[in-house]
Amino acid sequence: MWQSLPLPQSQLCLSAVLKCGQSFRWVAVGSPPEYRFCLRDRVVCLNQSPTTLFYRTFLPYPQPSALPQQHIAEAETLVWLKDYFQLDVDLQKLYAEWAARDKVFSSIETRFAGIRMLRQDPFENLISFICSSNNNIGRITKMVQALCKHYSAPLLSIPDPSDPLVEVEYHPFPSPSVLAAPGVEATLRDLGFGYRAKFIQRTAQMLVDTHGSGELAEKFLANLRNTPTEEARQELLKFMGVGRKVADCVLLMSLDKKEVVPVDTHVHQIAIKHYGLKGSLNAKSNMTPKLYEEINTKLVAVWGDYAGWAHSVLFTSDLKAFSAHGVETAETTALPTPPPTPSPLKRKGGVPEGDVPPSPLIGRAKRRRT
DNA sequence: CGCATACCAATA
DNA sequence: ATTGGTATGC
Repeated sequence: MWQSLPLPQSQLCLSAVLKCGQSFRWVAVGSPPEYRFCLRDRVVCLNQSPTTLFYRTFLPYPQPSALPQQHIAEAETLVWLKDYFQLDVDLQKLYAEWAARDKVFSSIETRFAGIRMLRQDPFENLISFICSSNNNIGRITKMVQALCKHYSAPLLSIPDPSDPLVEVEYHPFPSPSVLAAPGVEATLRDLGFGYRAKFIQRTAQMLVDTHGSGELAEKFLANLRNTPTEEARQELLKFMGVGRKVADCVLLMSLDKKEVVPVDTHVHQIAIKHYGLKGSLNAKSNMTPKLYEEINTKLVAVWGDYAGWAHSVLFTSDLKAFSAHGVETAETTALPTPPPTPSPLKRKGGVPEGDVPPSPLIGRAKRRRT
């Protein structure tokens, strides 16, 4: 049944990595939690102890007498796990390097160990992050799972460990050609996707029209792994619903561009608070292309070659789900205030200095209505 | 390029 | 009113 792989939690923390807004398709069942994920041909189940990662595989149409087949499947799953979690990358070593370069990082590293970048399927990653605009993790998760349930047949069902009489069905992520069908937009709207319904259908259609149906569309995306970052980014920006932020998420999370730092409002706030980036006091300070570049450049300079991976640790530490519940630690109050980045040109208005952050990372400056 | 507005739905 | 943005128009 369960297979094991020696792996300290400092190299991989499942509870953080699978719930921090990289993938939206892992489901946690039972307690202690078991994490399940449906691939094209199987369901992979995971849990972990401080020293070991445990995994098991469910195939459709299990042959009761096919133990050799099961053995082969577990070996294949292990290969997939090493690829998906990028286990060849020594995360402890990276943490040590980031901590040496950055005091902000060193102040949180022990509380947020084992946060690494997944190497996701590019198409799933692309569609999932088209859903992410103006949205939150909880709803994105519901949308992605509704999409799978509606557009791909259940591969198999497995009992819920906390209630073994209940069988849970698992659906793979649908293929581009399925989502390219004309009726998809209307259906997704009914499923609550809002304006993103059109983006998904159009992106899938464009992928199929331009690069062919079947495996070809997905091969095109996968091949962007061998394409230089800027060129790959330009390809992604052609898709409807894909702007700079979504493109950068895909580059980082499924196309091996480990240095890319996606800048969303959270990262923007982190950059202002801890890395000396200018923040407009303007209520609706939009993310302009220029500001995006500025933040991106700064963070790459701080964290180096694996900046995108480091960003994920900081980002996760800033998530409410991981920092809430009033967990305060003593040393979190003494973070260095970075020297403000000299702004060569104008500044819009005076930026008052009276802002004292209650806690270094958690909580951003909220505007209060008058 | 910078800025404004619409877009769906849930509310951390 | 706000939210892990993007498309469109000026």
